[in-house]
Amino acid sequence: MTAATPKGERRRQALVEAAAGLLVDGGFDAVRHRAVAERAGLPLASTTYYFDSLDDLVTAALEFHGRAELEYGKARLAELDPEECGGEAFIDLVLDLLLGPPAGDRDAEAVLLRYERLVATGRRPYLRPLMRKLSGELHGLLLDIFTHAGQPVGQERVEELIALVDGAVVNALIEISPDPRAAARRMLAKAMGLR
Amino acid sequence: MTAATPKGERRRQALVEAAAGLLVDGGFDAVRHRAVAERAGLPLASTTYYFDSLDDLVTAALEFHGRAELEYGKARLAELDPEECGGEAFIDLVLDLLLGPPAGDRDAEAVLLRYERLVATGRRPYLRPLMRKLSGELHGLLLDIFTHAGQPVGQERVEELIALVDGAVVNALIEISPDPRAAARRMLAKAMGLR
DNA sequence: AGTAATCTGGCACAACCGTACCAAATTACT
DNA sequence: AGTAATTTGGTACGGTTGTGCCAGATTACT
Repeated sequence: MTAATPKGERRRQALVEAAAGLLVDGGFDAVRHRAVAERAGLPLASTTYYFDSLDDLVTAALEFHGRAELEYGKARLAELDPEECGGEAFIDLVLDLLLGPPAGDRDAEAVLLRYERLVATGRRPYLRPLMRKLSGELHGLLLDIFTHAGQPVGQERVEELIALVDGAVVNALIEISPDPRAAARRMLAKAMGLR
Repeated sequence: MTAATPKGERRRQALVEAAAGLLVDGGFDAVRHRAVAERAGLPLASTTYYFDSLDDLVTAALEFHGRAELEYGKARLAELDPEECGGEAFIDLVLDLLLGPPAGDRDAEAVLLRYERLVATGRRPYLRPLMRKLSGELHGLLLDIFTHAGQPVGQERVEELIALVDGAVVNALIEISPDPRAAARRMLAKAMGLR
């Protein structure tokens, strides 16, 4: 169900943002009708009024979050300085696009969410189209960035580097004190011939 | 709680195997007290009698499944013929160790579970020690296998190849008709200089 | 044989969950 | 202004969850 009135649209959006926040803080399982309503300061029934099902709500939250991240990536591309694109800084940029901006001491948690999204897609086929779209746009963005940085690469190479990062992250998650970003950085630096 | 009587030990084991089966069929969320009891043909309360909590039960199931897979890997190593270890067959062997033996039309589902386990570790710190142990043994097994195959590699290279496979799998899960094993095979073949 | 430890299994509880319902309030439209 | 569409929010229902409880059956031990 979509909203038909301005105020209704605002309410709907508040629910989406609340759901996205819960998604970030606690993963998919944290996105429940009651939790979303409470976080948005709205009654429980508003969630079922604006969204046909919980899956609908989850989908909207994921799309909101994904779009925001893509916007972040595009902004980073726009302010890219081709001069300083050879070294560590460039690797950090790629990592920021793939793992999101560093989140300090909550970084492992933030990174985890991203991979929960990926894996959860396996059990939630209804998320696949959206995930495919977001993932495709991210790949394109990375291609652009490599090109802008004077290191043009092919589609295959990008997919290889992404796989390397993703694999490093996933394997880092089982460490006692996981630092997936550092693990990914190590892999990426080696693969790109640095150090 | 551990069993103190032979029959009790058998019952406990039946619960573990039932839980492991549910884990394979439906992922972590499918492992519930009632489901496990029903699958084992035992009353609900037996699950709380032999396991202090659901987490305990899940841990035992994961350990059982992990051990079985490691045994499978060791068997494959034992029957390894160093003569035919250069080509496609060797790649399939490595994939079998990392993704489990091919499961036909249920392969994507089976592979998915393995990565749910990895990612779920992030949200379930109590699984980390076990996962680390299993993962470590798997790494060691792979090192042995590369050595036996006349392609000795270092720890770093193994970790790189594993990351490549894991990343390929994770990214394949969002396809409309996911075939993570094929995607991983492609990556691995390229990285090992085949084709 | 008899006492103690272990095990069994039926049941109940409180806390969630997704979602349906519906009368009242608000807003849009003619 | 008045009718219709939309939105609101309180409530309730049926289901599932983890887990506690406990009288009785079974098993181990002296």
